[in-house]
Amino acid sequence: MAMKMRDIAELAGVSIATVSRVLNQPEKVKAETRRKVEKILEQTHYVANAVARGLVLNSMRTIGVLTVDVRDLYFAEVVYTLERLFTELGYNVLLSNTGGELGEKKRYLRLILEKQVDAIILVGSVFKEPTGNQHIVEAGQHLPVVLINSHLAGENIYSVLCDDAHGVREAVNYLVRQGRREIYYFTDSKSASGLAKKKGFITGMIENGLNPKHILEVARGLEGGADGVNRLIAGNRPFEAIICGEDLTAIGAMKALTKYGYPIPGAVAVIGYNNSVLAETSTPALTSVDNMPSTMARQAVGMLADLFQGKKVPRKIVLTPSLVVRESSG
Amino acid sequence: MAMKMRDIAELAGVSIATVSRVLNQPEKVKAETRRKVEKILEQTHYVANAVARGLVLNSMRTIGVLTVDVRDLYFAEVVYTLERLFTELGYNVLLSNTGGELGEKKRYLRLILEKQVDAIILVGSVFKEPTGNQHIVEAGQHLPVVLINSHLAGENIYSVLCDDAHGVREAVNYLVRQGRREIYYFTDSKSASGLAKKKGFITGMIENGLNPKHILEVARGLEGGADGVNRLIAGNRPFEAIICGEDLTAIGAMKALTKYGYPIPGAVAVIGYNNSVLAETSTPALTSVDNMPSTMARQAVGMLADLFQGKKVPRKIVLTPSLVVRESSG
DNA sequence: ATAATTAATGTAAGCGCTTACATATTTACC
DNA sequence: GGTAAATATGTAAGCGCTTACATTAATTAT
Repeated sequence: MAMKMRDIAELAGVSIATVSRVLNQPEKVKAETRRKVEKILEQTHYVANAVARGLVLNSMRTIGVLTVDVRDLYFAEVVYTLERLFTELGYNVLLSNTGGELGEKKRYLRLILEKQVDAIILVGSVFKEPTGNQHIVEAGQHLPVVLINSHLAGENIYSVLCDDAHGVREAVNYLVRQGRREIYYFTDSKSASGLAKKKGFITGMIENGLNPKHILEVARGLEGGADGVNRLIAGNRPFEAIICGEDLTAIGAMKALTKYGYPIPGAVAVIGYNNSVLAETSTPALTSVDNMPSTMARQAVGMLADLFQGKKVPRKIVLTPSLVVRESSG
Repeated sequence: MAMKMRDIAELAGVSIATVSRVLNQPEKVKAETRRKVEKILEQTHYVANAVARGLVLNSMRTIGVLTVDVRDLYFAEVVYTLERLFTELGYNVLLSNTGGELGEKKRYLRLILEKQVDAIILVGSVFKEPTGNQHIVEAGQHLPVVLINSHLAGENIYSVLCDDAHGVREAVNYLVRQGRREIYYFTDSKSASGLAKKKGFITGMIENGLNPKHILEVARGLEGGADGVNRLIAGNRPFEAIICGEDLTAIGAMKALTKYGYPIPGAVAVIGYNNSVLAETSTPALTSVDNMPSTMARQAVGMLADLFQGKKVPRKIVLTPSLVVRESSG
């Protein structure tokens, strides 16, 4: 049923090579012949076999994208942009959600490598322990690897980063300018970028002569934020502002604060991270650090496009995040 | 650099067929030989070439997933679940965001068909005009197509649906039980499921002897919700409840209502659709219809798994959504 | 008109793998 | 020990395509 090039060639009364040329280098075929072949192509609804083609050309024009979880708004934005831009370049995206576990991650990576992708993009799935990333370095020996929001040394490994430390530090500075001094940071610092943010907080606090120990490790999600607030209150500590490593945590914190009757931002300012749609929809609307997921994706695609053309490409691109001020602070 | 089977065979002193057997049907190889080959496989970091394999076996073990926009929380949940389940079955997912335009959609579909995927899943990207879907029907002539949240007649085309009409109707009934009569529906009915929801609203209102004309066409997003509220107020119409076709619209409506001083749910109840994380994070938390994205994905995967095994599969599976009550109503 | 170019098409090898079939080796049994 | 059956391995074809090279047709120059 499915037509192959051989069939087209026979129907058109030409050789298989001519059909291939009509498809790939039409200018090399006499106009008359070309039209004849194109007609048959149309009539038979011919669909090229990219697998056979890929085998010959040693490229499937496919990019492997590994992300922790597309349901995360931040990752979704990155994946979306990657896919759009690659499609424009004629590449498809092979998507995998790696989740957190190393074993799975290795298995997925392998599955994707076997599919002969032209490059791999890892969206925030690098472990903070360097030993956990051996498989990524190995992948770099086969093809270009671009890390979004993490960094790793290795041949063929490139990174697009957001200066998360700077983002949180700016948030601290902003709050200090408002005269707030009892600033706390809620974090789940399991990831590499989680660590960077925490460091940014510490730096910012020290620079302003404030207590850099104002850090609470909390779980992810709404519960984590609520938990942090509960602990602050239970610990009887005075607090005027809370910065969270994620918008969702910040919203959980706001909900708890509201429940206990703390006016926001009157008594407590709250700042989130990622500037996701949640920051717009929450009440009060959440001030948040924008770490530019779509810009990062754009950079990553640009890097690979250059690389595919044999151009030199910087090992590392760092973007600077910015604070988007909304109702929850001010 | 990259090892191929031929190299492995030579290093291990066996034929290429034996290497292939070690990889695919190890029980057919003598233990001693197998170990010898496996050792070389290990040492050389051999990575199989799934493209060559795919060419022979006529299957790339890949599923094409076309979605309108992964950034939409609902679609993200579907895509996430699809990917997880297919990975478990040893399939990879080729992702494409089709956006709204027909031309692009056709192009993407073709690109994916060429890549010889084993099946295609369309997540909410069917047009409500039947003529716009010819390319999907054609795809069905090549491989199984599963539609999530839309329906289309055609060979090899299967659907997993949520009874959206029922979902909205139940929302109406719920509000009526609370004694609310001036119920409005905010919709952007461009999609097939958008239409279904609107019909559900009309049915529900008629069944309860209420005015089924209480429908406002609004844009998507927060603005649409605000716009709807503005129009209700400007039109001087009494209203006690608003149902929206999307959570985001509902939140926009709530924000506007709050701004104008309408207590929620005291004066006005608000109900959203999709039961996304937004419904949990908003203030007040939003009552919303859960249309079970992950269950739908699970059904779709199940269908295809059965199909691949040659089992008979129903043309259409319909799931019943349920109302999740939160603070914004009650 | 004929030779020399240039353009158009065809022939066939090979991309890296799987597997039917042929051949070689081992095991079982008398 | 010899034969038959069972096991293990090898040989080679072919999956659908691209492209270098060979061949043939169409131009151009002389």
